[in-house]
Amino acid sequence: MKPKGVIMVEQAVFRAIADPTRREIMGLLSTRDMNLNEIANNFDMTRPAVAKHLRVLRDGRLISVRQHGRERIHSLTPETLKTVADWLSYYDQFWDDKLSNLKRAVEADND
Amino acid sequence: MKPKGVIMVEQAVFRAIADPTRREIMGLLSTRDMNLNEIANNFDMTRPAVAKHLRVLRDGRLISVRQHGRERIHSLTPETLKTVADWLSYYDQFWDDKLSNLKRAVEADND
DNA sequence: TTGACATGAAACCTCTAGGTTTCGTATAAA
DNA sequence: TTTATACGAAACCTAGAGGTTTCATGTCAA
Repeated sequence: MKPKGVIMVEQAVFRAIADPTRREIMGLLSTRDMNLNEIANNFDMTRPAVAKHLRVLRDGRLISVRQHGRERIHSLTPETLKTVADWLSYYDQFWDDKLSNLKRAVEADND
Repeated sequence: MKPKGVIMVEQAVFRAIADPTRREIMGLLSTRDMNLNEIANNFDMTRPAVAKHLRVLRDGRLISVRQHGRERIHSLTPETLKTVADWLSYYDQFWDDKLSNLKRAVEADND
């Protein structure tokens, strides 16, 4: 029985990673933390547009923000991607039994 | 240098899995092949609506269809999810070094 | 051959995603 | 204390996503 909150968070993650711009932002933030302007400089769109993408990423818990003076520093919180990995792992059995079995074994070991 | 086709296919996959109804359809088809009516019976929406979702899943190469008389049998092609797994694997390093290293080792072994 | 069934296709509707421009405000710097 | 900077918020626009109803067509079954 999955509680509703879990479902909605899961959906927010899938929604967040669905957009190519947002995945690109994640790639940027995987190298270093950045404020809004730094992120926006990498795209051919206005700053408010990028800010909206960041909002969606935040809703999906894929990034976090800390205030630093007048800047807002964004950093990646990639642990949230485990949600996707968990979903994916169910389908692993269909395309790579060897790997998925091993992966499950390791995960069990980690608990 | 990723060719454009790859990018677009990748985007089609991410788009396909972004919708909860479509992920549920994938879950259904992971148990057995089904025709349109069988799939649609599991949802509180009209058959044409479900047919549209199937179209998106086909665009993302996540399902395939074969004609059988007047029916169209849909089956899951989960190998396509490797696209997502590959994308995810880059972020593995940030949340589980032990597992991701092992995973990479196994994948290299499989090539 | 006639009727029921499985589906595709098209026209339409509504809402939202993704973008823009404009303006206001807090902070830093001169 | 001005002035420039970094940003949020709001109003707006457009295309497309996700749904509906209606109708046409090929196939199976009686």
